[in-house]
Amino acid sequence: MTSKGALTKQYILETVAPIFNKNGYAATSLQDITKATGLTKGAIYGNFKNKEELAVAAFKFMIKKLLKNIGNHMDLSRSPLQKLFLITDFYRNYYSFSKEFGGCPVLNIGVDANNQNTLLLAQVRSVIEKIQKQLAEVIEYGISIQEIKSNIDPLQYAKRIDTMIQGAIFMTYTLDDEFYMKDTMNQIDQMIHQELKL
Amino acid sequence: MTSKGALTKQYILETVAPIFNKNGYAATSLQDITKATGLTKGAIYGNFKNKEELAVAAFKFMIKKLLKNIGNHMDLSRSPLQKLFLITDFYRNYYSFSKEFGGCPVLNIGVDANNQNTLLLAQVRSVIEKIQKQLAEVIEYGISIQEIKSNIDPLQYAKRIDTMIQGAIFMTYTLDDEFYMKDTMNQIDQMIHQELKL
DNA sequence: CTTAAAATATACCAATTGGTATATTTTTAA
DNA sequence: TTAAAAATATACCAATTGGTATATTTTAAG
Repeated sequence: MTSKGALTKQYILETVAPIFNKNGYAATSLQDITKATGLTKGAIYGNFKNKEELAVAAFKFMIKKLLKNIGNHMDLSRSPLQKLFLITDFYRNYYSFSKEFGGCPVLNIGVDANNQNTLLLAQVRSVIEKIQKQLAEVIEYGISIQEIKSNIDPLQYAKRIDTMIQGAIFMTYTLDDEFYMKDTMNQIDQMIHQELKL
Repeated sequence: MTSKGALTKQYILETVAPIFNKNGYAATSLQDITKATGLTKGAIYGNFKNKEELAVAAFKFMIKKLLKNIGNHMDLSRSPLQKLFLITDFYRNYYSFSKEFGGCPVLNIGVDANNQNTLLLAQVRSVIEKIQKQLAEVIEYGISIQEIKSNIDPLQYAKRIDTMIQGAIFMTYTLDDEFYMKDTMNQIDQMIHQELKL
């Protein structure tokens, strides 16, 4: 059975995660947190050691949700090539999807934590590397079943796609213009067709 | 003759700009500013209305320097096609170049200001649009002198290149790995050769 | 229903926040 | 050299910061 503590812990995370994501670590005060949750400092500090631990947990909470959604979407096909198209398909709706938790946590926390918070930065780095590794494995498998050209470097290509996606996210959010998201996904699709497809 | 006030104003900006750029607006305190400059609050507030105005001025200071350097580099050739290659050439060294003022101000302040500071966000947007417009003009001129294919949309292509560059900057800084910067610039060069060059 | 434990609230702390009024120093032009 | 103006320093303000010790309430098992 789920204890009361575990439930409030979850409630705090889903309430607080968008605030950290939107405002950044330093600009999120304990007052913001207590106001949003309707709880007092006592309840917050009873569930989390300090502000930093809460921020890390909030980031992990968002990433878990994000990766789960991407994963589910990629499971719509078993073909590596189709899985790649499903990724761009997922990101075509990423603007509205990620708005639920206040933007892209990888971009926001990544930039926010750099030069500021070692723990959070380490989390972001680990997530990026995990995503790229999984993407590279899809490409690798595509090569092995002769769906994808054998002359390309899976990890390099994974990094390229990831880099383009992050660029599109930054532009889309900063300029509040989904063109960047849509156009970049078209561009990646074109790359897959012309450079990857065997 | 340059007055004393103008000199300290300049001194404050060049001292404070990297701090705002690295830490973000909220995480930069007046104490950080007075400590770094060796000046007191009186001097700071004598030269700038408030923290926000100082942050905006610091951003403009960095952008001026950045645009001047890109511009100078692009002036190395009159050919539009060569100018595009000079842009990727410039960004190949952007990691070490931008470290002087604590990272890429467009990326850092863009993400930091979103949901936080309307004035700063407006500045970032205006800079991005300015850069894209100039880039589009280069392509446009390239088409007019038949150096670049006429079937491509100059502004769309300018946005694509800019998006890729920003993605590379984010990755390079977040992972502290210049691979992304170098590889993305190679990728853009390849695009110019295959899709733009007539 | 009782009671120990878990969860939450209250009240407080020193330190720091952005900002300002005023005093002092430095610069500049006559 | 002097005096007005410009620049900077000092001393202060109320509000807010993250965090904690303790009191109170709520939960859950016997």
